[in-house]
Amino acid sequence: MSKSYIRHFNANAIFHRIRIEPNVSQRDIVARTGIDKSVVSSIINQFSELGLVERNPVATSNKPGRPMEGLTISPESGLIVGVQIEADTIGYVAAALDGIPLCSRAQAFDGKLDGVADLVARGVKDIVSECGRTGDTLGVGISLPGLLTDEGVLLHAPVLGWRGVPVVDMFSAALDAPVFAGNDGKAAAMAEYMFGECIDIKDFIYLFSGSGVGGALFLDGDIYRGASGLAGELGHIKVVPQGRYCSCGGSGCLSPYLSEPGLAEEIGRLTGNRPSSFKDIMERAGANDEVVVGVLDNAGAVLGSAISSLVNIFNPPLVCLGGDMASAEPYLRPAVERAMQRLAHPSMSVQTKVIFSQLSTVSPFLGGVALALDGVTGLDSPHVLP
Amino acid sequence: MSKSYIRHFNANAIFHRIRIEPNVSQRDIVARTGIDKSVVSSIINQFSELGLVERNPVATSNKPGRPMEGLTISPESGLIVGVQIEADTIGYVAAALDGIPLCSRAQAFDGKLDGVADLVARGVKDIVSECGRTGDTLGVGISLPGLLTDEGVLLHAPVLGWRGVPVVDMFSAALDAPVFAGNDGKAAAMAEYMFGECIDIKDFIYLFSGSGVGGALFLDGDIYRGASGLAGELGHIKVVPQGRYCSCGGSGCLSPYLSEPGLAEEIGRLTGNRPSSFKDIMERAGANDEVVVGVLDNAGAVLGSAISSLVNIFNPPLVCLGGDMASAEPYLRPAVERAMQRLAHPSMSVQTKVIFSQLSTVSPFLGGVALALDGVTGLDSPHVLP
DNA sequence: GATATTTTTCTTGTTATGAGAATAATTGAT
DNA sequence: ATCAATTATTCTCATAACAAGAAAAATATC
Repeated sequence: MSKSYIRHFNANAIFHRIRIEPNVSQRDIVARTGIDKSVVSSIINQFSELGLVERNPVATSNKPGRPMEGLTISPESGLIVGVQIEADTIGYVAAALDGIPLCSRAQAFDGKLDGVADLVARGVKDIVSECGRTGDTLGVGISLPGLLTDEGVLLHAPVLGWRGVPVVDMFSAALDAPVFAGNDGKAAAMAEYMFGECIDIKDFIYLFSGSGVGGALFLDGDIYRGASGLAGELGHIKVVPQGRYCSCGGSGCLSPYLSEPGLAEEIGRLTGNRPSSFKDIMERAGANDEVVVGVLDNAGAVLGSAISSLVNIFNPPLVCLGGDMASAEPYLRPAVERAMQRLAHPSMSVQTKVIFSQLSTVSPFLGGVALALDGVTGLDSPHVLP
Repeated sequence: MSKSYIRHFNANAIFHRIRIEPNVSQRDIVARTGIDKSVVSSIINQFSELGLVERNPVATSNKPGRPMEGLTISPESGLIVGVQIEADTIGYVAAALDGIPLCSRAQAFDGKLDGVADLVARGVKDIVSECGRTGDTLGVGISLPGLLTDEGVLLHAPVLGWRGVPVVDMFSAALDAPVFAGNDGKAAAMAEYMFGECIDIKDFIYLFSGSGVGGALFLDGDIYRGASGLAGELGHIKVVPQGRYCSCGGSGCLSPYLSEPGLAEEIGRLTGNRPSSFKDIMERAGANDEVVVGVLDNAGAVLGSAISSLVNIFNPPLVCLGGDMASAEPYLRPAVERAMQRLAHPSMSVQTKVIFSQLSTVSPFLGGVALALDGVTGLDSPHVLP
């Protein structure tokens, strides 16, 4: 383990502390992280010189003594761009260093690998000029629906049909800013940890649904990747023995019961009228379509069973459900809770909160921002934090 | 993160390297761990001065150049004692620093908290004098059937009926050597990593059965403890909806299907002749008692279902089954494999090896040794593995 | 204005890593 | 036998990071 690892680790912890608690003082950072005051002072000075962190005067506290300096992440100091590549769209969001989105948009995408780097480079340039900021683009994070190696090679993205694509190198060549790439589920979990419902929770399980079901295990303050990177692909937990077929080739996975295509398929089978989108499903559920409500209730039961397994294994303080699930909370939650009541270990589940997060609905594409931000303030970027 | 953390981390990594590859050279340690040669040299010197590591001349290699020094863990430098406290017995093993057991024995135990510290102190003294070594006792590791806090307090051990016992302080007061305490399942997993079938495997799932079923998640080279320490209590994964009642108060847990009491109970119910021990069960299975074989096959199916869940969540390279399960491998394995075939994700389970480990049968009580060894080589590491 | 208090920075010391030179120990060629 | 080549380990010195305590800065209260 190298020496600079400590500096980066501490710098990251301090930056995170400021993000989750704006206007915190150095003294409080010391109290909360246990890092020595000299070290905090020195790292804050560095951040301050780089323009990443601002010192704000704080309203008088009526206490004697030198008043604290409120520390905040400078919103003006630079831009982070998040890119999310999906089967049929590419989403862009430009955000300040504190993760607050400035503007976002999506463009149609034919899924072709050829020319995608230039397409994304133009998209990034457009979103940066659109948001009207002059600061540097400090990093671009690219969230991809597939598994990546440590070297930044996308091994396989089923919905795109891509295989063995060296995405980091490819996008780095086309873009001027440092590129960080990652799996979409893991990136979304990171976003929840940085900006969302799981802020500062060191251990949680994240699940999201959309065109598929993904997820991540957030353990000891970091995403667990496992020996082969497949760990945490929670869309393929088996929940129904000999159940529905899944795009992965197996059967009984969580994904075909909870993903938008899976739900639409089932509703279409039962009513002869297949919904065209998740919004469509929600509208029919809102109009009290019994079949749709029933399908969602069943999805909730299956989801609850998957969560129960996870609770019994990890005993996590938090399970966070994002993506389409968040909008469907009213239809899913009762079944989820019924299933957990029945299946989860009582003395464990009592310690677990299950929440539905709106983050990915309200501010989509933040996964990429989280990836880039983690990279920019994190361990693998000695050029940013000297 | 403190500075000395790096030194401890590196020291531990180097010691582990020497343990798993005796007669390794400094040069190879550098190559395998990435630690700088100066650092390796300095840490080896420290170990050498402490007498923990020996430098051995190595047979000539017919190559030019200064010959390497073979490094081994000194077997003479000190003793480690492992203690395993169970419902009705206390087991002791004395081992050299390399983890090789010198002698072991077990004594009957009434489970009473009162006077147990003195009892264990005598037991440790006896096993040390019995093994005939003069070296210092460098550490005593105590493996307990319950959950511990970071401060070394045993929160609750159902089979002993103990609650809120400050075990580290209690045993430290009675013993002369440094005391390390930990959960039995996690300690056993650590032993598999240090001396057993999982040696140097950075990610594996460990399960063992005996009077109960325990386990551990070994992730990224360390036991995962989770937010509350309950993570990895794999005996309480739910495997059968509305299934058998478990000592934990719930129902459908893995434990009542796989533990010795659970198996004995079921066999007794079906035959009217309850086996008195696991050995008894094995003998009847060996004599082709169809009921017993059937009960074991069912246990294997349930176990296979639990393993399938774990495989789909972690995609681990290895799942290790220890304790009574190891002896029952012939009766369990077919059902485990059938269940996994049916339930586990094919592209994941193909990467997972399921093995039965004899370690805890052949050399019992090594869990405590692993606890102590981990503590002794990580200089001022905490004395608890919750 | 003096004093107490609180927050942050500076000074100084210690320890660790890391790059490269130096040393040590051997083989093989001359 | 001696020397060159080779390989393994140790030493030297520079740099980086943390850590403890003194000092400085900024404010409230008396």
